[in-house]
Amino acid sequence: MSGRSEVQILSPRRGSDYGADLSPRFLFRIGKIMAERYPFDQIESKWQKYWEENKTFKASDNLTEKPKYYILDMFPYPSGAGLHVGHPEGYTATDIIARYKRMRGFNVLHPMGWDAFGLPAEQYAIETGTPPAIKTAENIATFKRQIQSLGFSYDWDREINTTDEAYYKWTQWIFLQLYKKGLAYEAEVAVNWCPELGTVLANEEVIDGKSERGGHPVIRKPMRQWMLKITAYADRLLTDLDDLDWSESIKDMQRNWIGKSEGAEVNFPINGFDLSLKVFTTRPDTLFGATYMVMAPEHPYVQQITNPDQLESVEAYRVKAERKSDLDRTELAKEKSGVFTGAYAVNPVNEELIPIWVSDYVLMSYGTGAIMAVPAHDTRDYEFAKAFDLSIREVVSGGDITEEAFTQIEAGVMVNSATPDASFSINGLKPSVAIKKTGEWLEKTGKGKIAVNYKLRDWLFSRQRYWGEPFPILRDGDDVIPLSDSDLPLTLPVLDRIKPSGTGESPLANAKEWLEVVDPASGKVYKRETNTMPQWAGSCWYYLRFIDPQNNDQAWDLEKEKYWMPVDLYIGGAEHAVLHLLYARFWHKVLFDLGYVSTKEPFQRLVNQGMILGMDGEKMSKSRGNVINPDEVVGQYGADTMRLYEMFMGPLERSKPWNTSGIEGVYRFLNRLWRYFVNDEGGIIDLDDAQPDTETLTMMHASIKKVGNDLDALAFNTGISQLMVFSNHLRALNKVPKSALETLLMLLNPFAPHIAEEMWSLLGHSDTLAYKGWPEYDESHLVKDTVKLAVQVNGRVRAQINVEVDAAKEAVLELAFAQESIKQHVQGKTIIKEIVVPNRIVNIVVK
RNA sequence: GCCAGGGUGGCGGAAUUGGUAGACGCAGUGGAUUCAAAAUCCACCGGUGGCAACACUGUGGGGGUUCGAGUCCCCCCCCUGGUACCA
Repeated sequence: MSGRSEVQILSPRRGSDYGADLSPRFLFRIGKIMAERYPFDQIESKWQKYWEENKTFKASDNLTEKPKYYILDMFPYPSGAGLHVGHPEGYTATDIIARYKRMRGFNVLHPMGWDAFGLPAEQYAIETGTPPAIKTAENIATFKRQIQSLGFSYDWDREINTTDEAYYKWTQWIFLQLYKKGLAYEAEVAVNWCPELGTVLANEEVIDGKSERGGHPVIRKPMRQWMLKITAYADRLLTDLDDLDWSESIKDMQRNWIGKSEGAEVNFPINGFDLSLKVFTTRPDTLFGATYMVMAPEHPYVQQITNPDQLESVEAYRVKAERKSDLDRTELAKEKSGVFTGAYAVNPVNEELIPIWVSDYVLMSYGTGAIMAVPAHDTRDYEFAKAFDLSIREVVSGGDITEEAFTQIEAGVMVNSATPDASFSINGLKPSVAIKKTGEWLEKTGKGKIAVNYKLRDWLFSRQRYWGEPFPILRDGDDVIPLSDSDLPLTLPVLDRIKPSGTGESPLANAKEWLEVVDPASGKVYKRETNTMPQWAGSCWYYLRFIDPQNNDQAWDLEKEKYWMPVDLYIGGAEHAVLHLLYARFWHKVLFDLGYVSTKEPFQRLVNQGMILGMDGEKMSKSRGNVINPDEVVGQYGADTMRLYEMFMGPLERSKPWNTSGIEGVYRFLNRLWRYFVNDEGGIIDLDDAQPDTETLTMMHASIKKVGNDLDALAFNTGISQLMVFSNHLRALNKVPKSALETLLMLLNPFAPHIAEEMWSLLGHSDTLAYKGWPEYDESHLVKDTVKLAVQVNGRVRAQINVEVDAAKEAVLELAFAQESIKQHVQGKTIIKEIVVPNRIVNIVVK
């Protein structure tokens, strides 16, 4: 970069607002403006090129030299819309920490990649004929260009892409591990079938009975699906949360999702059949209050036990329930529906015969698919009993069951709860105690047992799509034959045209040659799976591939894994708080059990960045027209300003609105810095080589301390504020000490690395700031000689005094009472108390 | 309904965790500079009263603890995110 004069010719402003006016007057104006703006575009491209050419940010594979720090972003799905200002928020935060940790002497792993399988590219292919691979590559190129324009310090040699064969080879390999461990199985599942999209959707992709994408209607249809047995890990996924450094709210979301509840399983013999209806309840204490039972419409016993004269109405109800989409279920949720089977069950505690009903308020997918109904102490049962005039019996006193169900566990006392022979009674107990006692009794008598249930369901792991990882299996009729490792990867066939099969199978059903595999020895024909894996698959383990991205022999090297794992800091959007993080944790635990990874959890510290809202305070969306384009911001203000502003807006984890004049503020800060310290010849102004004055020294060391502490706490906004305070202080000096300016640049470097590097080099340094040691602060410079104390009278500040640090109470009070304003407020009053908090405050209480 | 987080100037947000509320920035006002505007620089900037020193008041609302509360306790209101017939 040459001198300032050249800088003035090349305007950083894209001059569109000036039109074609080239009058002398206009040129004069341009000249003035340019003199006032620092040449960020030249500086930024210069340093980005420098970092790239020197591979400045390459993570070292020397696994012993330095302590490691693994800092990870949630890698993006490269959509056609390009980067959104929300993306760089998290990326900037991680980049600042990555740069900070490098300066702190860590070997930093900070990689980026692409979660590139997914429905949009496939839909685009169906609409336009463009192969998903082509469209995906284009999108990635755009994302990469945009991300690189912000000067992030990724180690690009480790870039990965989930749609690369070399990558998904190992995704398939992990699937085989799961399969071999018995954690992958096939099942006929009533799934969310969307005729419009020609695919089955996961629950999380269905919103109010419509597809999340496109809003098409969704109905339920049974299909053969791959499932992963995540429920086998439910308990570990729950308990291992405790040791993680994640926000409580995210941990709670996961806990709720796993939904562990403790209670009992109870068997109710069915009258006249050699069957018993098993139910799960969290309130075994209320067994004596069970006045009827309910089975889910899909319950296997329904047809068997239904009385012949009820058969017609039960069957009609069952069919109706089956057809109901989720939307219908929600809509009808307000009113309970159901039908009597004509059959009765025997309540094991009192031998009473109670009617068995069928209703869709009981779900087949939770517990046993049947419940004992205790209308007096369960709101749902209460509503149902009221609707169908079933009896309601109080077994916990303390509420008014003529009004509503009484559901409290700590209040209330058990009543009407003893077996006819009086051998078992819980009368008089608190429900919480009765729950335990009943559980023990059920175990002892064999009428039931203590049990635990989870809300978490097994993971529906197949999609009827082309653009996903093919399953590495062959099919021989109903038999499943896994491919051997040497047959991996099983690559996607290249299709001339991707179109729905129409049968509900994926477009792969159209690829006849790919689909059928002939065994050359026997001539036997096997078929491939037409389902592909969901998008979650690739993102479940990408953090492991970053450790060893080019390895062709194994998914990752075990030694490297031991060194780099766990991820020390993982930052991403809260939308992945549950599913992605739960699925990835599940795979990680499986890999841990198999000995492929050394930690039981993958992500030690997790932070969710808040959303960046539009200027109107609303969520950014095309329809609202409030979307901010990062390219425009970078073009107009530069990457350093963009980075700084995104961090200055407010705490990382909170949602906050974008504000264009706010960005002007940080832009002015960088401009002032440049303008003040860089002279007209493009060099640094004359600096003072002498030791800074006391005040400057204090400011300098206080800044080192505060910025460092704030970075450790991810409190970027207050760190930047301190940089502004420090720089304002330096600008007010007659002569700026060189050491102070150097310190400022080092502190600024993680936040605004381009301008920091440029000014650092203008100071005559030939090294990069990237590995410059982070400055150390000296506590002795932070200790002041005197301190300003507020003097309060009755809690109101009436004066301020300067005293020596740790001054004696007597001396402080003497000075305080000497103040005119204090005398005034104390005069003629009785002093009740004199409080002196050393170096903090004085409070005189009078009456 | 349930779970979690949050309500501080005109705006984004600070506040050493009980010790001078409003750091830093934006917007605004006044001044310098300019033929003029923009940019830049300086000053002011919660509200009410006062020429002023200053006084009163003020962190969603109401109570409480304390010499002292944005911060701790109790009750209530509002906003955001998650979840929803999970027995």
